[in-house]
Amino acid sequence: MLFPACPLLALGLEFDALATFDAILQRPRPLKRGQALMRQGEPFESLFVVRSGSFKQTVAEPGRRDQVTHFYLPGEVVGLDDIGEASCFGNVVALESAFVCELPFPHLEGLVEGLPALRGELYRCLSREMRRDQRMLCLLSGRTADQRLASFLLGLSERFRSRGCSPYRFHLSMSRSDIASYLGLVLETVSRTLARFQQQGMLSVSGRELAIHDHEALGAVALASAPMMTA
Amino acid sequence: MLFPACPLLALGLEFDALATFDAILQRPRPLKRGQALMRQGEPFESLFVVRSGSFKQTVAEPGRRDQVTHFYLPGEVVGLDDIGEASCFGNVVALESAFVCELPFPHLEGLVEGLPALRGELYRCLSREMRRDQRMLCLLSGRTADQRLASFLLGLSERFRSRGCSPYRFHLSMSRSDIASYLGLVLETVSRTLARFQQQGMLSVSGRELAIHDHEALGAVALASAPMMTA
DNA sequence: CGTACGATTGAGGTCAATCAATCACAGTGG
DNA sequence: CCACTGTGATTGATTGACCTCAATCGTACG
Repeated sequence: MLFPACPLLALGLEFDALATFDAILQRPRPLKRGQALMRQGEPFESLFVVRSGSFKQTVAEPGRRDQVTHFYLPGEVVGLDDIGEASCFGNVVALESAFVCELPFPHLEGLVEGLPALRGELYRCLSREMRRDQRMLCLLSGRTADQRLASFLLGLSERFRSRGCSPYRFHLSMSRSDIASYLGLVLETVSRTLARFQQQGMLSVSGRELAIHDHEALGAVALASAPMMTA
Repeated sequence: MLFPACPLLALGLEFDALATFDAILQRPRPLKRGQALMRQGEPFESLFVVRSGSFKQTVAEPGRRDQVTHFYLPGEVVGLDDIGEASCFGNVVALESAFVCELPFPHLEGLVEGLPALRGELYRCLSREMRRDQRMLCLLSGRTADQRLASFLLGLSERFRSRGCSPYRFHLSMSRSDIASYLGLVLETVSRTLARFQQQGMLSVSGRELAIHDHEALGAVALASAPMMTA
């Protein structure tokens, strides 16, 4: 099995279905840091499964600096938000050297036709994506910088854990500025908040290396019965 | 044709396909103001097409006041974010007397099997939903109250226009508090901002009746090359 | 070794949340 | 018909979180 971590393969595919599925996956393609995988407005043709490395999705809006809308880690699927559309919603750029597998969408759609299990899996991917966005929406709405950053780090931690990496020590492949854009803050605030978290002993950061010391406390900050807009 | 405004029917269905489609749509069901159409955590079984009236989706989070994540107008589909999941993501509550048609998902899935046009339409609905969320994400991220409210009103205006209602005069079926929650503000700010917009001659509000006078100016506010986090 | 870029740290200003009072309106009951 | 009550909306004053501007620092890379 080529892609043990790929959500599209999580459950239920028969052995021969798997073989058919593998057949339409193109062989891994390498990208260098800064290279674009998709460009905003270009025609949508394929999904991509991240094999290694990581990516950010950004959308450009008239009169504003680019906004980071997603980070993609290995095993995650890029392009789900373009299904059913003619063109790509945003730019997807490699944050470091990376490999991706291309998954031409028309092929996938054809395959889905005869494989209810795969269709279910595709739906599940789509809905997971939607719920992720909705959670993000809640996170950006009236949360303090502390809560946003704590949630972000715990989210990353969880994603690393679920793919077998340490949830306590990991590398931030994105810049402070990327994180800030993603969280709707400015980079100075990210920097300051990280410093404070470190000072409080919840974690330590050195450049882009992060170690979470007090997962518990971080969770408490994230959920904090907000100082802001208290119910 | 029963539902001219339903996005699932926008394009390309053959006549007999339409007939099959109608067959699985349950007859319209009435709801009174405040009644729940879906409840957070309950098993997901059906999509609903809003025939008349309007709804809000809210999600409850531990230690926080409910957060409004969506408003649904006639012709829109409720429950898309639950496809592929076992249970409902949020509560959906009627903002006024309303009618909905139930669309049992297993039936729809079966129907989609043999109808590529319908499947395409379903994908389009899903991706439209995702992009809406992403736009919302951008809106909540580092925009001023003015920009959020202006965008919100223009968005509503556009939705009314696209279903044949006046884009310049319409009724806000949601409370200031709902709007505030949706935009990540407090109700006082919504109230003040509306008052200021009115004072500047861009619109007039009286209770929940809204009239947009200067669509242009409102657009300028929404896109304003932000005073905040200027590029 | 010097340049560049990302990150940190500091000082000051501003927008929106908070707290609080008042108002408008609808429904209820005397 | 008119208090009474409750909910939603408005308006004001204050405060605090976060943005802005600016300087410095560190690390990577040519």
